[in-house]
This record gives sequence, C-alpha cells and structure tokens, in this order.
Amino acid sequence: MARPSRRGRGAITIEDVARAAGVSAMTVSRVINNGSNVRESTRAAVLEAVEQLNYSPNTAARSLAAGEAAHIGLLYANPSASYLAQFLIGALHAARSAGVHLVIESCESEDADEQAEVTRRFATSDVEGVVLPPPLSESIPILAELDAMQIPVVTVAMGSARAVGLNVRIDDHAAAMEMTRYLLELGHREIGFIKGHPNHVASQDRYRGFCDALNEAGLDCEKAPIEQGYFSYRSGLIAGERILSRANPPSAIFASNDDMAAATISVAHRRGLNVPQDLSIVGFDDTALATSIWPELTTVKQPIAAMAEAALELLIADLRQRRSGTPQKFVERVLSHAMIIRESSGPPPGARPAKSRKGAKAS
Amino acid sequence: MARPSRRGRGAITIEDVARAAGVSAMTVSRVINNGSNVRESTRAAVLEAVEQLNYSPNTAARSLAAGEAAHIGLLYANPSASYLAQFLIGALHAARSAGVHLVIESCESEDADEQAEVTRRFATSDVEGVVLPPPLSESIPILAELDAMQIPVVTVAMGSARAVGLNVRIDDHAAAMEMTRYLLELGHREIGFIKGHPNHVASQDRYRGFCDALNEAGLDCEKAPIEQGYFSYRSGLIAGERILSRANPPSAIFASNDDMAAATISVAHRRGLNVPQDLSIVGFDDTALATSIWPELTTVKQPIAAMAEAALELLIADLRQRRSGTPQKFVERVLSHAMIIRESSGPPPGARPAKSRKGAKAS
DNA sequence: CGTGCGAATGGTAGCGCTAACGTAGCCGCG
DNA sequence: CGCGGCTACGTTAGCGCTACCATTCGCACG
Repeated sequence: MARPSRRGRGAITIEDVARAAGVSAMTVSRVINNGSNVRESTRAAVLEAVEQLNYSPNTAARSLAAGEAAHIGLLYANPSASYLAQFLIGALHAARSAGVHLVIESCESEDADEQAEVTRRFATSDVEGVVLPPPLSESIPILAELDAMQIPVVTVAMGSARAVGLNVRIDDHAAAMEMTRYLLELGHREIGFIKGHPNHVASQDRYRGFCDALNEAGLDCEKAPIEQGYFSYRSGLIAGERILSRANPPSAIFASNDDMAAATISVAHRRGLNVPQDLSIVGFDDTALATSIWPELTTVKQPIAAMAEAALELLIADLRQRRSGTPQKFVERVLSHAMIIRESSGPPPGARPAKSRKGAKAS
Repeated sequence: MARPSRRGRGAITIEDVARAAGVSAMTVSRVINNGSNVRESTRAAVLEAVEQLNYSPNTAARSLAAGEAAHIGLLYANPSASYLAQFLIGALHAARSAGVHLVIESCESEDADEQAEVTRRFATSDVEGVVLPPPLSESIPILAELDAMQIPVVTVAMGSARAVGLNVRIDDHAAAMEMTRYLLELGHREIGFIKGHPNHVASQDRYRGFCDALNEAGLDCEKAPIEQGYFSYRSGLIAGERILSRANPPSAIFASNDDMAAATISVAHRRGLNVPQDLSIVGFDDTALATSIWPELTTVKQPIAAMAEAALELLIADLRQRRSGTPQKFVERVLSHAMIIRESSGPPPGARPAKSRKGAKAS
C-alpha cells in the first residue's frame, strides 16, 4: 500500500519501472506508447512493474521530449449552457490523459466576417488543432478559415454532410424515430412536431426520423401539426402556442430539443392543460433543463461528455498521424444515444392504460 | 509580422530571447517569473525582446524543470449546470496560463462518508491542490478530509465562516440589499422572499441583505411573506405557490436564485398572472436559465468565470509559497457583482409609471 | 586601500521522457 | 560460411526550462 504517487520531486519515474522490470527505460517507453518490436514476455514484465509501482508517466516530460502538441483549441458559442458543461467535462478528461492543455474561446457572433476573424486570432495564437462543438460545427466561415490555415479540426454533432475531416455524432435520425415510435406505442395518433434550427443538419435528421416513424405506422407526416422552431426557448413558446391553438390540437408534441419542449410545457400550463394527462411533451438532448423543470422531461440523451472525449481522441490521433506523414481523410464516429423516459409523457387522454414502458434503451 | 509561434519543434525559446536581449537564459527566466534581483534596464531589455519575438514560455518544460504542480483538482457537485460551465471556462483560462492541468471529478453524493471516500480517492490520485466550487465549498466532510491530507484547498462562494485557508466570493449581503432597494425604488411595498438552502452561508447572507434593505426603508422584514426554498426548481414551485396563495399576495418576489425565480414565474403564469405587470419576480446568480426563459429574469450577476480564475490563481500562489516554506494562513478575495435588469421586474400594478432604471450597476 | 557583503548575472546540471541511431543476436540465402 | 536483413533491445543526446551555486561587480566600511 505504498503511495509515492504524488507528483513533484520524488515521484516514480520511468527509470524506476525499468529497473524493476530489468530492462532499459527505452523499452518501458516503447511498451507504454505503441509497443512495436517488443517481445511478449518483456512487455508483460514491464506492464507488471508499471502496475506494481503504480507508475503514471509525467505528461510534461513526455510532451517536452516528443515536441508534441501542447494545446488543443475549443471554440464554442453558447449552446445550452449545460451542454457546454458536460462537453467541457468530457474534453477535460481526454485532455488530461493525453497531457494536452485545453484552450477555450467563445465566438458568439453570427456574422461571418467576425467569426472568421475570431477564428483567425484563435488559431494563430497557439493551438495545434481545434474542436468545434455545435452550433459552431456547422459554421461555414469558421470551417473555411480553419481549413485555409491547415489546422486540423474535429466537429461534433455535425450531421453527416461534410465527408472530409473528423466528426463525432449520434444517429439523430434513429433517435427521433425511436422517440416517435414510443409515442405511437403509448397510443398517440395526433403528434405535433417542433422543428429545430433550419441551418443544422441535425434538425433535418430529427425531422426525417419523426416522419419516417409516422409513415411506418401508416400515418401521414404531411398532415401532422408541424411548426418551425429555432432551438431557443422563445421560439418554442411561439411554436407551441401555434400548435395548441389549432382547431384539433394533438395529444403529444415532440420538440426537437429540451428548451423548446420546456417552453411548450409552459404554454400548456398557461392554457390549463396538465402534462402528461392532457398532453404529452417530449424533448431531445437531455440537458439539465430537462430535469430542472416540472414535470421532468422525457427526452433523448446524448452522451455529450463521451462525444467530447471521442472528439479529442480523434483529433489527437490525427495530429500524431500527421506528424508521421499520414493524414487521415475522413473519420466519423457515431456514439449511441439513449431514450430517457420521465414524467412529461404518458398515454393520450381517454386511452385505456397501456403497459408502461420503463427505463432506457440504447441504440 | 513574423509568426513562428506555433508550438512544436522550431518554436522560439528562452535562448532566442536571451540572445536578442544580450543576456543569459537565466536572466530571462528571472524576469519572466518573479523578477527579483534584476536591474531595471535589464528587465526592460528582456521584456522588449519577449514582446518583439512574441515569446511565450513552454509550459511543459517549465513544469518539468521546476518539478512543479502539474495537476489541480476540481471537485464539483451539480450546481446549476450553467454555473459549472462558466466556472470551468474561468478555471481553464487560469489553468492554461499557469500551465497546470485541471483534473475534475464529480461528487454528487450527499452522504458524509461517501463524500469523504470520494475525496480521499481523488486527492490520493494525483492532485496538488483542490478547488471547491459551491455547493461543495460548504461540505464539512470534504473540507475535513482534505485538511487531514494536508492538501491545499481554495473554496469558492463559501460565505465567510471559515477564517482559514483560501476563499473567493462576492458580497452576497450587499448584492441582496441592492436588489431589494431596487424593488423598493420601483414602488413595491409588499415583497416576498424565497430563501436558499439553509446549509449555505450565502443563503443567510442574502436573506440578511433583504431584511436590512427592508428595515432601512422602514418596513418590517418579519411581516414580509417569506418561504423556505432549497435552490431547486421544485422547491421554488412549492415556495412560490405558498406565497401566491396567501390572502394578500405581494407585488414582487425576490428568489434567492434563478431556478427558484423561474419556478415562481411558472407558478404565476399558471395562476393567470402576468410578469411583470401583475407581479415582479427577480432572481440571483444570472445563470443561463435567466435568459432562456420568458420573460428574462432580472437578477444579480456573479462573475463566475472571474471567481474561478481568482480561485486558481490564489491556489497556485499558495502552492508556490508552500514550496518555499511560507504557507499562507487566510486569504479571501471578494469580487464585485452586478445588477442585471431585464424584463421580469417592473413597477407594481396601479403605480404611476416610475422612471425606468436601465443597465447594470457594479458594486 | 583591502575587506566584506549584497546585488546582479552567468554556468552547469539536471527534470523525465523520447527520437534517432547503434548494436547485438538470429535467420536465411547464395 | 559470410553477408544482408531483420528483430529486440540499449545508448546517446537532447526537448526548454529552472534550481543551485559560482562569479563578477559595485560600494560602504574600518
């Protein structure tokens, strides 16, 4: 139960491991890193020594010696703030294990020139690669600028349009289908839909998923009450109002994100409707808002932190490859989402109680 | 306009600066770091060279050579998620300029033993110091554990109880007074208050600020409609409901944080009250929720990112001092807040229109 | 005017790690 | 059997910076 692990002087080094394993430091390094050209027995011995001494390499020394990337940029523009928090948590994890520093900068402007300007300043400063979470992952000016500067980029949740570079996402289409099927299973036949921001590929994927599930059930998606939203609470207020003031309002509403779903709940309450008894409302994303309102939202959970981690890993791997001369062309990683069933959804009014479907299902 | 700044091999080093300034690398190092025992003219020359070459020190080499802290821990427990995002942004800034890595870990449990356990594992792992944002900054078991392990800690927003160690906060009392005075100025005489979690020193400070402002105006705080809340949306729902179902409800409600204020708005809407025409509602914190609902909240803005930055700076300075044998006893930094006036507040119904008071006022 | 002493600077030796090359040992081939 | 070529390691030389000590210089003092 020795614990000489704390950093600083006196920590255990690669030399200690080498001595314990009866090999040279270089061999230990090889084992830890890639591991090419090491006999199996040697590798095992080294790994055991590592285990026993609880050795963890000094990232500072490592990046110094390797002359490696020290800084990864992260350019963000206020997504739902809780999205950012989750994302940063994941990014930090990955950054730490890779021994790189995260450099973050906000880019709130919607103006193309200004975005380009911010990007240029940012990229010139110090970073070796850039991570672009939504909504910036869909910003043409930023992507163009970064491309021109030859800076590796990994986009997150960028639909699937751009078939170059690195991308991490979930399957929005499948997720939206699942959610819609769930509402159908509950017995809903009239289901409203609030679309997301039209510029985002993810919006379209979600909408198509909704339609496909409806069609699959023999319903006509063209006839469903559909309104355009823009991912903001405010736009959800307007869209929800429109849907609920129709002559024959639906018994369920699927909003393309949690903010708009929350807004719709607020509209429903104002109109004296109970959720979910009179009206089911579901969202998408599982941001903190989903559980901070009442009733808590049934929604689709994106593995945000995991996506951030994956993004960084991808980027760092690419950086390594580039250094050794083999840049990757196009890599996409699709992570799995999950349905989270909470209190804002239930069978339609007047339906005979359906078997409740509990828990989460991964895709 | 040369730009040899990108990291990796071939970047400009301290030697380049030394050569340009006509001194040794050692002197440059001294200038950059503390700067003791360097003649003024020499310092100027070095700084000019630094400027001209756009030199920035290699943090990896620095921490390697100095054998310095490489990892600062950050233990969090789901505060309002947007608080976390802001906090992380600030922390990252500071971490990067200091060249340390942020290691973050969540500690959601409320159980004392479990908290201690998590803390122990966390602290044993790797970190040289720990940052504790609220609500963990008030957790006795965590503080005790860290203390026992002799790990430096900086708490954030911890009221002002503990007169040892490092702390960063705002003046909750003054801020609450300001907000209350603002409502009084608008003409409100019946003002409700929703208290924060009773365990938090900040809650008490805010409540006392509210009372003091009321007393100052010749009103009796004992008679005001006051309900206990717990910082959660749900608790706000209950407290808001209670206040509004009183015989003579107030014309304004001051909630101790934004979540509870948002909940109160929701309750008001359900009861057919318009905000702010029929009822003014104000919050505290200026989290993302404040602007993502409608109407947007009048609230007190905490400089969250700046607080995080300050916290890290304090901690890193302390770490340095400890290494040279002079630990600091008690350092507190109080940052300034700001009133943010938005749409959820206005004159009481039936009042003659008061001059609108716009913009933000720093304290 | 020598001595002492502190202030200002330089030289040296690493921090822990990894490229890059060197060197054994082994195999198969002509 | 000698040579090329491979695999599995070890050796050497730093990466960029700072701790530590040595050195120089100026200046006050007896």
